[in-house]
Amino acid sequence: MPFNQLKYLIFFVLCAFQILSNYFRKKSSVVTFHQDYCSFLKITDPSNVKVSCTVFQEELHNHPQVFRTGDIVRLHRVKAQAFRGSIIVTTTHCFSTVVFDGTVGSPVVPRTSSRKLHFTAEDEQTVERLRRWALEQTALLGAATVRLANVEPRMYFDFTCQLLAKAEMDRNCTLLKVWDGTECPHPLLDVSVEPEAQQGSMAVPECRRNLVASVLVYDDHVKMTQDLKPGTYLRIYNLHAVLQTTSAASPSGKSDQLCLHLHGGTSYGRGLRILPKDSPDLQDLTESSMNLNLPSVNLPSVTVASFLNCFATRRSPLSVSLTLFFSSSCQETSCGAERTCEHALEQVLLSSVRKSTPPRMFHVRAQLKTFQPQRLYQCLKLHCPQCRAIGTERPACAAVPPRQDIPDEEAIADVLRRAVGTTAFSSEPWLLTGFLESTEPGRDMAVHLPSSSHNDQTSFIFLEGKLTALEEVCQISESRAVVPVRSHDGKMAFLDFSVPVVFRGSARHYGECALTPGAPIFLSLPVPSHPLHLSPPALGVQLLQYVLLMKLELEDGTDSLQALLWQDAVSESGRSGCRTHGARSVTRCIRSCPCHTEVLDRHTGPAQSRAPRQLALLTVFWLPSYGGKALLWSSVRLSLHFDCSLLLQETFFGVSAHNAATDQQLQDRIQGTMDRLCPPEGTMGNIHCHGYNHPWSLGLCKQ
DNA sequence: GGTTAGGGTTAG
Repeated sequence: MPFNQLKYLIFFVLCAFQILSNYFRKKSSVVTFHQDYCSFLKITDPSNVKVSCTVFQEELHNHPQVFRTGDIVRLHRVKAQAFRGSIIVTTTHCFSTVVFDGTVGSPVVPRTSSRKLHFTAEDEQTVERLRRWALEQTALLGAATVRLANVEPRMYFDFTCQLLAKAEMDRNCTLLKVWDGTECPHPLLDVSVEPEAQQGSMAVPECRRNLVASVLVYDDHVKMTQDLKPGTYLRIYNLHAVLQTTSAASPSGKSDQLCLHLHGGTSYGRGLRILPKDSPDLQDLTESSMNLNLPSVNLPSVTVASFLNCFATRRSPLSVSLTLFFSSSCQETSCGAERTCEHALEQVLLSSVRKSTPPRMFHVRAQLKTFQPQRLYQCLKLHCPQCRAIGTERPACAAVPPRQDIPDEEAIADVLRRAVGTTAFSSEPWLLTGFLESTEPGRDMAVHLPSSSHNDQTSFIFLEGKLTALEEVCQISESRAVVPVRSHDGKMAFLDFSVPVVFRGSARHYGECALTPGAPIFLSLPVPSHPLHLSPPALGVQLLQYVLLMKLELEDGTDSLQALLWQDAVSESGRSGCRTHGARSVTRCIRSCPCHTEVLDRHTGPAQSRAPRQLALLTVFWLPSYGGKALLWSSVRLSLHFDCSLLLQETFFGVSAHNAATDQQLQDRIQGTMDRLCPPEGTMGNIHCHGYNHPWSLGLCKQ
């Protein structure tokens, strides 16, 4: 009910939705005289009336879990009353509340402590409607996001960050060490405390000091910090950037450094709140961590941090936690990214893994010693979802010729250049045939439009004859998918399966068909009556999937394992089974795979031996060996493979094989990640056997 | 049956 219809009577607003406005920022909860916590909201709705709302609740978790202006809140059991000439809303007995993110397109996930949540499809539509309405309400935009990278002295701001460590300075002050994945342009004060007073690790490499901010929390907010654990995501409201002059070593003998203060009191909503790990507000933080380019030089005694690409996406239902990990317990100072999961898995040494009886699932922490191949394009393989062969591998039972690996541009161009044939198919029902003159003298080609393509811009065109240069094929494919063909006994056949069967802009689709070796593969022209359903399978060819394949060598001082990273080669059923039922289902997934192969040895090339620099926290499935060599399917997990097998749950650096095949930037990202994980030029420090001091994150449970 | 608080930056 719109608030302008409220009367000066006590009544209950049930299942009413309102949106917070920034006329009043949400104040942090404060303890009242009667020992309830009290919080304040200013709420509005499409009536544009702004109403103050006061919430009294004994338990903090029963207050509205509001994270920012624009959140949508549903209030149960509140009353309206007059105060200083205005209507305000306060809680009554059995008050409860539900809060939703106010962003259009974000999941409608209720935030409530109420055990009984009644939420209908109509309610969800209401949330969506209010989100759309809020788009045009400037009052609901909230404050601009401030990152550590754009903090200026003396400013007050709301800050989203992750807690690395904390220490109690005195009864009325707690020190928090936090980061948000960006570097502050101003020198940050590094508040030091006695080791026994701190929780979490706070040793920060000199070179990374501006990644980590010291936050001093005072007075009434200290209580909120008491149960905080390192790794927790926080939003701190009305944080004050204070410039402090210190006598730190500098050419002038003094320097100004920034320290962040959360002063006492609740003005301007001052306070702090824990953010859930799946909060969409953490997207910037995780993306920033991905983009950190940490130096690997000029740090003779420092293990360089490596921040793997984070696999969390804004809309992912999977919880991903990113933890900056600072270690002070080792001789060298280190930092790295550790991602954690919800699994209460035992972390064990590799030797223990190999002695255990599969199938089991563990956490292990191991060094990356080598990886192969060296170049990303060598990781990209073709996989047949039908026969499940990968790369040039062929099932023993299939009488098909060996497949070439993904050719480079020059090889594709060469095949196209050598293509010859007639320039007309009398037997095919073309809608239209035209001829193009190539920029290369003496070469021209026929362009055929199938009869099914009438008025259908999504259908293929067929190029045939003396094909022109690859660049020109690509140019044509920008507007419509292109299938290069040749004529064979009056029928239309694919050119050669060593080149893509379909060019579609930057995307290229390879294909194959399990027929007699050497036999021409004829195309099936699409049925004219179904032009809109034209797709590559309609051509009568099995399209291949791109997959990423990489071999790693892991060790932790107790044992070593060779591991195969494999991505994008699982059926939907297999994937869901793996995801929901853990190791046993994973085993079933693997057993459903007919591959018995040594694909690694043949297709990944010589290992790149690099100085082991980093350690991986891996979530692994320890599985029985499968035919001596096991390949594990998964589109979302890594697969490890040796005489016994391990399965990691992971994406391949967050990049799909299909996208990697067409996006140079994504390829560079993977390459850059591998270079940072295992720098070729660096020397390593004293990495400890058990690896607890130098984590980087490769594996992650995502269930 | 339903109080409490009820805006407006610390000053460390």
